[in-house]
Amino acid sequence: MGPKERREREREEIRTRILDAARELFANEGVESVTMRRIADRIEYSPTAIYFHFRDKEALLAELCDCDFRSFAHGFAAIAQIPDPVERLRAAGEAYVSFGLNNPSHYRLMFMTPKTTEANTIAKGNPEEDAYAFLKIIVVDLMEQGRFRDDITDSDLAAQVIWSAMHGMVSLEIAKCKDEWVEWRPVADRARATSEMIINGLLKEK
Amino acid sequence: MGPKERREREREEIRTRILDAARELFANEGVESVTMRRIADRIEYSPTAIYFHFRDKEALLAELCDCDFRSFAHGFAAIAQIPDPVERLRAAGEAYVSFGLNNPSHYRLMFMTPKTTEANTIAKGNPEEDAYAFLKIIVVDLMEQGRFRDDITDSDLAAQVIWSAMHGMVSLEIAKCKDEWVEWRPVADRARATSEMIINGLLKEK
DNA sequence: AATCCTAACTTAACAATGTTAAGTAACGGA
DNA sequence: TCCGTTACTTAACATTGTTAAGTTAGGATT
Repeated sequence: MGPKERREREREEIRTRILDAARELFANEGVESVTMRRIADRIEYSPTAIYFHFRDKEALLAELCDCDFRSFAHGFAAIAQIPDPVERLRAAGEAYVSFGLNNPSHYRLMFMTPKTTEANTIAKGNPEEDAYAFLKIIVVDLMEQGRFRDDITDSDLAAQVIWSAMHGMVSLEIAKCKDEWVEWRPVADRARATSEMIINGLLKEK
Repeated sequence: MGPKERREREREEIRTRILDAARELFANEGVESVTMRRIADRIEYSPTAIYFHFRDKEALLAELCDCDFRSFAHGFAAIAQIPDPVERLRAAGEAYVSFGLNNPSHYRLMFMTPKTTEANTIAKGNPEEDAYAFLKIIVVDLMEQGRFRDDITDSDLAAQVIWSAMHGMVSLEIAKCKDEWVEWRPVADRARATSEMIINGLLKEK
Protein backbone atom coordinates (compact mmCIF):
# COMPACT_ATOMS: atom_id res chain seq x y z
CA MET A 1 0.00 0.00 0.00
CA GLY A 2 2.54 2.57 -1.10
CA PRO A 3 0.56 5.41 -2.68
CA LYS A 4 -2.08 5.43 0.01
CA GLU A 5 0.46 5.90 2.75
CA ARG A 6 2.24 8.59 0.81
CA ARG A 7 -1.06 10.43 0.42
CA GLU A 8 -1.67 10.13 4.13
CA ARG A 9 1.80 11.46 4.85
CA GLU A 10 1.42 14.37 2.47
CA ARG A 11 -1.92 15.19 4.04
CA GLU A 12 -0.34 15.23 7.47
CA GLU A 13 2.46 17.40 6.19
CA ILE A 14 0.27 20.15 4.81
CA ARG A 15 -1.76 19.96 8.02
CA THR A 16 1.30 20.73 10.09
CA ARG A 17 2.31 23.44 7.64
CA ILE A 18 -1.02 25.13 8.26
CA LEU A 19 -0.57 24.78 12.01
CA ASP A 20 2.96 26.14 11.85
CA ALA A 21 1.89 29.14 9.83
CA ALA A 22 -0.94 29.84 12.26
CA ARG A 23 1.35 29.47 15.24
CA GLU A 24 3.86 31.87 13.78
CA LEU A 25 1.27 34.53 12.99
CA PHE A 26 -0.21 33.99 16.39
CA ALA A 27 3.02 34.36 18.34
CA ASN A 28 4.38 37.26 16.31
CA GLU A 29 1.33 39.37 15.66
CA GLY A 30 -1.27 38.28 18.18
CA VAL A 31 -4.43 36.30 17.86
CA GLU A 32 -6.31 38.93 15.84
CA SER A 33 -3.77 38.57 13.02
CA VAL A 34 -4.55 34.92 12.61
CA THR A 35 -7.00 35.01 9.74
CA MET A 36 -7.68 32.21 7.34
CA ARG A 37 -6.48 34.37 4.48
CA ARG A 38 -3.18 35.26 6.12
CA ILE A 39 -2.48 31.66 6.99
CA ALA A 40 -3.28 30.74 3.40
CA ASP A 41 -0.95 33.44 2.07
CA ARG A 42 1.88 32.10 4.14
CA ILE A 43 1.63 28.56 2.86
CA GLU A 44 0.75 29.75 -0.66
CA TYR A 45 -2.61 28.04 -0.78
CA SER A 46 -6.06 29.50 -1.19
CA PRO A 47 -7.98 30.24 2.02
CA THR A 48 -10.50 27.52 1.29
CA ALA A 49 -7.83 24.86 1.16
CA ILE A 50 -7.54 25.08 4.93
CA TYR A 51 -11.09 23.87 5.30
CA PHE A 52 -10.14 20.58 3.80
CA HIS A 53 -7.83 20.00 6.74
CA PHE A 54 -9.71 21.69 9.59
CA ARG A 55 -13.42 21.91 10.17
CA ASP A 56 -13.22 25.62 10.88
CA LYS A 57 -11.03 28.26 12.41
CA GLU A 58 -11.96 27.29 15.92
CA ALA A 59 -10.89 23.69 15.36
CA LEU A 60 -7.58 24.95 14.04
CA LEU A 61 -7.03 27.12 17.10
CA ALA A 62 -8.08 24.29 19.38
CA GLU A 63 -5.42 22.09 17.85
CA LEU A 64 -2.83 24.83 18.27
CA CYS A 65 -3.92 25.12 21.87
CA ASP A 66 -3.41 21.39 22.36
CA CYS A 67 0.17 21.63 21.12
CA ASP A 68 0.75 24.55 23.43
CA PHE A 69 -0.58 22.67 26.42
CA ARG A 70 1.77 19.83 25.71
CA SER A 71 4.86 21.98 25.34
CA PHE A 72 3.79 23.95 28.38
CA ALA A 73 3.72 20.75 30.43
CA HIS A 74 7.10 19.70 29.03
CA GLY A 75 8.52 22.89 30.49
CA PHE A 76 8.13 21.45 33.96
CA ALA A 77 10.26 18.38 33.30
CA ALA A 78 13.39 19.69 35.00
CA ILE A 79 11.41 20.88 38.01
CA ALA A 80 10.03 17.39 38.55
CA GLN A 81 13.51 16.40 39.76
CA ILE A 82 13.42 18.68 42.80
CA PRO A 83 12.93 16.38 45.79
CA ASP A 84 11.41 18.74 48.34
CA PRO A 85 7.80 19.36 47.31
CA VAL A 86 7.76 22.85 48.78
CA GLU A 87 10.75 23.85 46.70
CA ARG A 88 9.20 22.09 43.74
CA LEU A 89 6.03 24.10 44.22
CA ARG A 90 7.96 27.34 44.37
CA ALA A 91 9.89 26.49 41.21
CA ALA A 92 6.73 25.40 39.41
CA GLY A 93 5.09 28.69 40.30
CA GLU A 94 8.01 30.61 38.96
CA ALA A 95 7.99 28.59 35.73
CA TYR A 96 4.26 29.09 35.37
CA VAL A 97 4.58 32.84 35.69
CA SER A 98 7.51 32.97 33.27
CA PHE A 99 5.56 31.07 30.69
CA GLY A 100 2.60 33.38 30.94
CA LEU A 101 4.63 36.56 30.78
CA ASN A 102 6.80 35.34 27.93
CA ASN A 103 3.93 33.95 25.88
CA PRO A 104 0.97 36.19 26.58
CA SER A 105 -0.81 35.34 23.34
CA HIS A 106 -0.58 31.65 24.06
CA TYR A 107 -1.53 32.15 27.66
CA ARG A 108 -4.63 34.07 26.67
CA LEU A 109 -5.72 31.39 24.25
CA MET A 110 -5.00 28.60 26.71
CA PHE A 111 -6.38 30.01 29.95
CA MET A 112 -8.31 33.20 29.37
CA THR A 113 -10.61 32.32 26.51
CA PRO A 114 -13.75 30.28 27.07
CA LYS A 115 -13.64 27.10 25.01
CA THR A 116 -16.65 25.86 23.16
CA THR A 117 -14.98 22.68 21.96
CA GLU A 118 -14.32 19.96 24.47
CA ALA A 119 -12.25 17.31 22.74
CA ASN A 120 -8.50 17.44 23.15
CA THR A 121 -5.68 15.01 22.72
CA ILE A 122 -3.76 15.66 25.92
CA ALA A 123 -2.92 12.54 27.87
CA LYS A 124 -4.93 13.44 30.93
CA GLY A 125 -3.17 12.52 34.14
CA ASN A 126 0.24 12.14 32.55
CA PRO A 127 2.38 14.85 34.19
CA GLU A 128 4.57 15.10 31.09
CA GLU A 129 1.64 16.32 29.03
CA ASP A 130 -0.84 17.52 31.61
CA ALA A 131 0.44 20.34 33.78
CA TYR A 132 -2.46 20.01 36.16
CA ALA A 133 -1.41 16.42 36.83
CA PHE A 134 2.09 17.70 37.50
CA LEU A 135 0.78 20.15 40.09
CA LYS A 136 -1.38 17.50 41.64
CA ILE A 137 1.64 15.28 42.24
CA ILE A 138 3.27 18.11 44.16
CA VAL A 139 0.14 18.54 46.22
CA VAL A 140 -0.17 14.82 46.92
CA ASP A 141 3.49 14.65 47.93
CA LEU A 142 2.94 17.55 50.32
CA MET A 143 -0.11 15.85 51.70
CA GLU A 144 1.65 12.56 52.25
CA GLN A 145 4.37 14.36 54.13
CA GLY A 146 1.74 15.95 56.34
CA ARG A 147 2.77 19.44 55.37
CA PHE A 148 -0.71 20.81 54.80
CA ARG A 149 -2.74 22.44 57.53
CA ASP A 150 -5.04 19.94 59.15
CA ASP A 151 -8.21 21.38 57.60
CA ILE A 152 -6.90 20.86 54.08
CA THR A 153 -7.58 17.30 52.99
CA ASP A 154 -8.83 17.56 49.43
CA SER A 155 -5.83 17.47 47.09
CA ASP A 156 -7.84 18.55 44.06
CA LEU A 157 -9.28 21.49 45.89
CA ALA A 158 -5.83 22.49 47.09
CA ALA A 159 -4.36 22.17 43.60
CA GLN A 160 -7.14 24.25 42.13
CA VAL A 161 -6.71 26.98 44.71
CA ILE A 162 -2.96 27.12 44.09
CA TRP A 163 -3.40 27.22 40.36
CA SER A 164 -6.10 29.89 40.58
CA ALA A 165 -3.93 32.18 42.65
CA MET A 166 -1.01 32.00 40.25
CA HIS A 167 -3.32 32.29 37.30
CA GLY A 168 -4.88 35.40 38.79
CA MET A 169 -1.52 37.05 38.96
CA VAL A 170 -0.54 36.21 35.42
CA SER A 171 -3.89 36.93 33.82
CA LEU A 172 -4.31 40.24 35.58
CA GLU A 173 -0.87 41.22 34.40
CA ILE A 174 -1.72 40.29 30.83
CA ALA A 175 -5.11 41.95 30.80
CA LYS A 176 -4.51 45.00 32.94
CA CYS A 177 -0.82 45.83 32.85
CA LYS A 178 -1.56 48.90 30.76
CA ASP A 179 -4.07 50.15 33.25
CA GLU A 180 -2.84 53.13 35.22
CA TRP A 181 -5.82 53.01 37.50
CA VAL A 182 -3.83 50.85 39.90
CA GLU A 183 -0.26 51.54 40.94
CA TRP A 184 1.02 48.14 40.04
CA ARG A 185 3.89 46.69 41.96
CA PRO A 186 6.47 44.94 39.78
CA VAL A 187 5.08 41.66 38.59
CA ALA A 188 8.08 39.79 39.96
CA ASP A 189 7.29 41.10 43.44
CA ARG A 190 3.65 40.11 43.08
CA ALA A 191 4.66 36.66 41.94
CA ARG A 192 6.92 36.10 44.91
CA ALA A 193 4.36 37.45 47.34
CA THR A 194 1.69 35.21 45.86
CA SER A 195 3.93 32.17 46.16
CA GLU A 196 4.63 32.95 49.80
CA MET A 197 0.97 33.55 50.49
CA ILE A 198 0.11 30.17 49.03
CA ILE A 199 2.77 28.39 51.06
CA ASN A 200 1.98 30.20 54.29
CA GLY A 201 -1.72 29.94 53.74
CA LEU A 202 -1.94 26.25 53.01
CA LEU A 203 0.99 24.64 54.81
CA LYS A 204 1.77 24.22 58.47
CA GLU A 205 4.08 26.72 60.08
CA LYS A 206 7.80 26.11 59.98
CA MET B 1 -30.35 79.74 26.36
CA GLY B 2 -33.32 77.39 26.09
CA PRO B 3 -32.92 75.53 22.80
CA LYS B 4 -29.23 74.93 23.29
CA GLU B 5 -29.78 73.23 26.59
CA ARG B 6 -32.60 71.16 25.22
CA ARG B 7 -30.34 70.00 22.41
CA GLU B 8 -27.69 69.08 24.88
CA ARG B 9 -30.20 67.14 26.93
CA GLU B 10 -31.56 65.30 23.90
CA ARG B 11 -28.06 64.46 22.85
CA GLU B 12 -27.33 63.03 26.27
CA GLU B 13 -30.56 61.08 26.17
CA ILE B 14 -29.87 59.32 22.91
CA ARG B 15 -26.37 58.62 24.15
CA THR B 16 -27.70 56.79 27.16
CA ARG B 17 -30.24 55.00 24.99
CA ILE B 18 -27.38 53.66 22.91
CA LEU B 19 -25.52 52.61 26.03
CA ASP B 20 -28.62 50.95 27.48
CA ALA B 21 -29.27 49.01 24.29
CA ALA B 22 -25.67 47.88 24.18
CA ARG B 23 -25.74 46.89 27.84
CA GLU B 24 -28.87 44.84 27.37
CA LEU B 25 -27.54 43.00 24.33
CA PHE B 26 -24.32 42.51 26.15
CA ALA B 27 -25.81 41.07 29.33
CA ASN B 28 -28.40 38.91 27.60
CA GLU B 29 -26.57 37.54 24.61
CA GLY B 30 -22.89 38.01 25.33
CA VAL B 31 -20.30 40.35 23.97
CA GLU B 32 -20.23 38.87 20.48
CA SER B 33 -23.89 39.87 20.00
CA VAL B 34 -23.09 43.51 20.56
CA THR B 35 -22.80 44.74 17.00
CA MET B 36 -23.34 48.26 15.84
CA ARG B 37 -26.21 47.09 13.67
CA ARG B 38 -28.00 45.28 16.47
CA ILE B 39 -27.66 48.22 18.79
CA ALA B 40 -29.00 50.44 16.01
CA ASP B 41 -31.94 48.10 15.42
CA ARG B 42 -32.88 48.26 19.06
CA ILE B 43 -33.02 52.01 19.23
CA GLU B 44 -34.48 52.26 15.71
CA TYR B 45 -31.65 54.32 14.29
CA SER B 46 -29.27 53.56 11.49
CA PRO B 47 -25.94 51.99 12.48
CA THR B 48 -24.03 55.07 11.46
CA ALA B 49 -25.97 57.26 13.88
CA ILE B 50 -24.03 55.68 16.73
CA TYR B 51 -20.81 57.12 15.36
CA PHE B 52 -22.11 60.56 15.99
CA HIS B 53 -22.18 59.78 19.70
CA PHE B 54 -19.21 57.44 20.08
CA ARG B 55 -15.92 57.51 18.26
CA ASP B 56 -16.07 53.78 17.56
CA LYS B 57 -17.25 50.52 19.01
CA GLU B 58 -14.35 50.31 21.39
CA ALA B 59 -15.13 53.71 22.89
CA LEU B 60 -18.71 52.61 23.38
CA LEU B 61 -17.61 49.46 25.18
CA ALA B 62 -15.14 51.42 27.26
CA GLU B 63 -17.92 53.67 28.44
CA LEU B 64 -20.08 50.67 29.28
CA CYS B 65 -17.14 49.29 31.18
CA ASP B 66 -16.85 52.52 33.15
CA CYS B 67 -20.49 52.30 34.21
CA ASP B 68 -19.94 48.72 35.21
CA PHE B 69 -16.93 49.58 37.32
CA ARG B 70 -18.92 52.20 39.13
CA SER B 71 -21.90 49.96 39.88
CA PHE B 72 -19.49 47.18 40.81
CA ALA B 73 -17.90 49.45 43.41
CA HIS B 74 -21.31 50.52 44.69
CA GLY B 75 -22.02 46.88 45.44
CA PHE B 76 -19.53 47.05 48.30
CA ALA B 77 -21.29 49.88 50.12
CA ALA B 78 -23.01 47.68 52.70
CA ILE B 79 -19.82 45.76 53.37
CA ALA B 80 -18.00 48.98 54.22
CA GLN B 81 -19.99 49.05 57.45
CA ILE B 82 -18.44 45.87 58.84
CA PRO B 83 -16.05 47.02 61.56
CA ASP B 84 -13.64 44.08 61.77
CA PRO B 85 -11.39 44.33 58.71
CA VAL B 86 -10.91 40.57 58.53
CA GLU B 87 -14.63 40.01 58.35
CA ARG B 88 -14.88 42.87 55.91
CA LEU B 89 -12.26 41.22 53.74
CA ARG B 90 -14.11 37.93 53.81
CA ALA B 91 -17.39 39.61 52.89
CA ALA B 92 -15.74 41.62 50.13
CA GLY B 93 -14.27 38.44 48.69
CA GLU B 94 -17.64 36.80 48.68
CA ALA B 95 -19.24 39.82 47.01
CA TYR B 96 -16.48 39.92 44.43
CA VAL B 97 -16.99 36.29 43.51
CA SER B 98 -20.75 36.68 43.36
CA PHE B 99 -20.45 39.60 41.02
CA GLY B 100 -18.17 37.68 38.67
CA LEU B 101 -20.28 34.56 38.60
CA ASN B 102 -23.53 36.44 38.18
CA ASN B 103 -22.20 38.78 35.50
CA PRO B 104 -19.66 36.79 33.54
CA SER B 105 -19.98 38.93 30.42
CA HIS B 106 -19.33 42.08 32.39
CA TYR B 107 -16.54 40.46 34.33
CA ARG B 108 -14.83 39.38 31.14
CA LEU B 109 -15.03 42.85 29.69
CA MET B 110 -13.86 44.50 32.90
CA PHE B 111 -11.06 42.22 33.99
CA MET B 112 -10.18 39.68 31.32
CA THR B 113 -9.88 41.78 28.20
CA PRO B 114 -6.78 43.83 27.52
CA LYS B 115 -7.69 47.50 27.18
CA THR B 116 -6.19 49.68 24.53
CA THR B 117 -7.86 52.85 25.73
CA GLU B 118 -6.64 54.42 28.93
CA ALA B 119 -9.00 57.24 29.78
CA ASN B 120 -11.80 56.54 32.17
CA THR B 121 -14.07 58.59 34.34
CA ILE B 122 -13.84 56.64 37.59
CA ALA B 123 -13.04 58.77 40.60
CA LYS B 124 -9.77 57.11 41.42
CA GLY B 125 -9.23 56.61 45.11
CA ASN B 126 -12.88 57.12 46.03
CA PRO B 127 -13.99 53.79 47.51
CA GLU B 128 -17.56 54.38 46.39
CA GLU B 129 -16.52 54.31 42.76
CA ASP B 130 -13.18 52.60 42.81
CA ALA B 131 -13.28 49.04 44.15
CA TYR B 132 -9.51 48.87 44.36
CA ALA B 133 -9.57 51.83 46.72
CA PHE B 134 -12.18 49.99 48.78
CA LEU B 135 -9.92 46.96 49.06
CA LYS B 136 -6.98 49.13 49.90
CA ILE B 137 -8.82 50.63 52.87
CA ILE B 138 -9.38 47.13 54.23
CA VAL B 139 -5.69 46.37 53.80
CA VAL B 140 -4.62 49.61 55.45
CA ASP B 141 -7.00 48.97 58.37
CA LEU B 142 -5.51 45.51 58.78
CA MET B 143 -2.05 46.95 58.65
CA GLU B 144 -2.78 49.62 61.24
CA GLN B 145 -4.12 46.97 63.56
CA GLY B 146 -0.90 45.02 63.12
CA ARG B 147 -2.67 42.00 61.75
CA PHE B 148 -0.36 41.34 58.86
CA ARG B 149 2.66 39.10 59.14
CA ASP B 150 5.76 41.10 59.89
CA ASP B 151 7.27 40.66 56.43
CA ILE B 152 4.25 42.24 54.76
CA THR B 153 4.61 46.00 54.82
CA ASP B 154 3.52 47.18 51.37
CA SER B 155 -0.23 47.73 51.39
CA ASP B 156 -0.47 48.04 47.62
CA LEU B 157 1.42 44.83 47.11
CA ALA B 158 -0.83 43.08 49.62
CA ALA B 159 -3.98 44.45 47.99
CA GLN B 160 -2.81 43.36 44.57
CA VAL B 161 -1.99 39.87 45.76
CA ILE B 162 -5.39 39.51 47.41
CA TRP B 163 -7.19 40.78 44.37
CA SER B 164 -5.18 38.53 42.03
CA ALA B 165 -6.02 35.44 44.00
CA MET B 166 -9.74 36.10 43.97
CA HIS B 167 -9.60 37.16 40.35
CA GLY B 168 -7.83 33.92 39.46
CA MET B 169 -10.65 31.94 40.95
CA VAL B 170 -13.37 33.86 39.18
CA SER B 171 -11.66 34.14 35.83
CA LEU B 172 -10.71 30.50 35.71
CA GLU B 173 -14.27 29.59 36.47
CA ILE B 174 -15.52 31.82 33.68
CA ALA B 175 -12.98 30.68 31.11
CA LYS B 176 -12.60 27.02 31.97
CA CYS B 177 -15.75 25.86 33.73
CA LYS B 178 -16.71 23.84 30.67
CA ASP B 179 -13.39 22.09 30.63
CA GLU B 180 -13.61 18.49 31.73
CA TRP B 181 -9.87 18.13 31.74
CA VAL B 182 -9.85 19.07 35.43
CA GLU B 183 -12.24 17.64 38.00
CA TRP B 184 -13.38 20.97 39.26
CA ARG B 185 -14.46 21.29 42.84
CA PRO B 186 -17.58 23.40 43.33
CA VAL B 187 -16.75 27.02 42.80
CA ALA B 188 -18.20 27.94 46.21
CA ASP B 189 -15.71 25.58 47.87
CA ARG B 190 -12.86 27.04 45.86
CA ALA B 191 -13.92 30.53 46.80
CA ARG B 192 -13.99 29.74 50.50
CA ALA B 193 -10.68 27.92 50.36
CA THR B 194 -9.10 30.83 48.52
CA SER B 195 -10.38 33.30 51.11
CA GLU B 196 -8.95 31.21 53.92
CA MET B 197 -5.66 30.84 52.11
CA ILE B 198 -5.40 34.59 51.74
CA ILE B 199 -6.19 35.21 55.40
CA ASN B 200 -3.92 32.49 56.71
CA GLY B 201 -1.20 33.34 54.25
CA LEU B 202 -1.02 37.07 54.89
CA LEU B 203 -2.17 37.58 58.47
CA LYS B 204 -0.64 36.61 61.76
CA GLU B 205 -1.92 33.46 63.41
CA LYS B 206 -4.99 33.74 65.60
C1' DA C 1 -6.65 0.73 -22.10
C1' DA C 2 -10.50 3.56 -21.39
C1' DT C 3 -13.35 5.19 -18.00
C1' DC C 4 -14.71 6.82 -13.70
C1' DC C 5 -14.31 8.63 -9.31
C1' DT C 6 -12.57 10.87 -5.61
C1' DA C 7 -9.17 13.67 -3.13
C1' DA C 8 -7.31 18.10 -3.16
C1' DC C 9 -7.54 21.86 -4.48
C1' DT C 10 -9.17 27.01 -6.86
C1' DT C 11 -12.17 30.82 -8.00
C1' DA C 12 -16.22 33.26 -6.94
C1' DA C 13 -19.40 34.38 -4.01
C1' DC C 14 -22.24 35.25 0.41
C1' DA C 15 -23.33 37.18 4.68
C1' DA C 16 -21.82 39.68 8.61
C1' DT C 17 -18.86 42.90 10.61
C1' DG C 18 -16.80 47.80 11.67
C1' DT C 19 -16.41 52.04 9.48
C1' DT C 20 -16.55 56.02 6.13
C1' DA C 21 -18.33 59.05 2.24
C1' DA C 22 -21.84 61.55 0.55
C1' DG C 23 -26.24 63.29 0.80
C1' DT C 24 -30.46 65.33 3.29
C1' DA C 25 -33.69 67.44 6.33
C1' DA C 26 -34.62 70.39 10.13
C1' DC C 27 -33.85 74.11 12.90
C1' DG C 28 -31.72 78.12 15.16
C1' DG C 29 -29.12 82.41 14.49
C1' DA C 30 -27.63 86.30 11.31
C1' DT D 1 -34.78 85.02 4.19
C1' DC D 2 -30.67 82.72 4.00
C1' DC D 3 -26.98 80.07 5.84
C1' DG D 4 -24.68 76.73 8.40
C1' DT D 5 -24.46 73.47 11.81
C1' DT D 6 -26.50 69.34 13.90
C1' DA D 7 -28.23 64.94 13.50
C1' DC D 8 -29.05 61.99 11.06
C1' DT D 9 -29.78 58.26 6.47
C1' DT D 10 -28.46 55.56 2.52
C1' DA D 11 -24.85 53.43 0.07
C1' DA D 12 -20.71 51.75 -0.06
C1' DC D 13 -16.00 49.66 1.25
C1' DA D 14 -12.84 46.51 3.21
C1' DT D 15 -12.26 42.64 6.01
C1' DT D 16 -13.75 38.67 8.14
C1' DG D 17 -15.33 33.35 8.28
C1' DT D 18 -17.40 30.17 5.35
C1' DT D 19 -19.74 27.72 1.39
C1' DA D 20 -20.95 26.56 -3.57
C1' DA D 21 -19.47 25.31 -7.74
C1' DG D 22 -16.10 24.12 -10.61
C1' DT D 23 -11.36 21.88 -12.02
C1' DT D 24 -7.52 18.81 -12.24
C1' DA D 25 -4.74 14.96 -11.44
C1' DG D 26 -4.06 10.33 -10.45
C1' DG D 27 -5.39 5.80 -8.61
C1' DA D 28 -9.10 2.25 -9.03
C1' DT D 29 -12.39 -0.29 -11.86
C1' DT D 30 -14.19 -2.51 -15.72
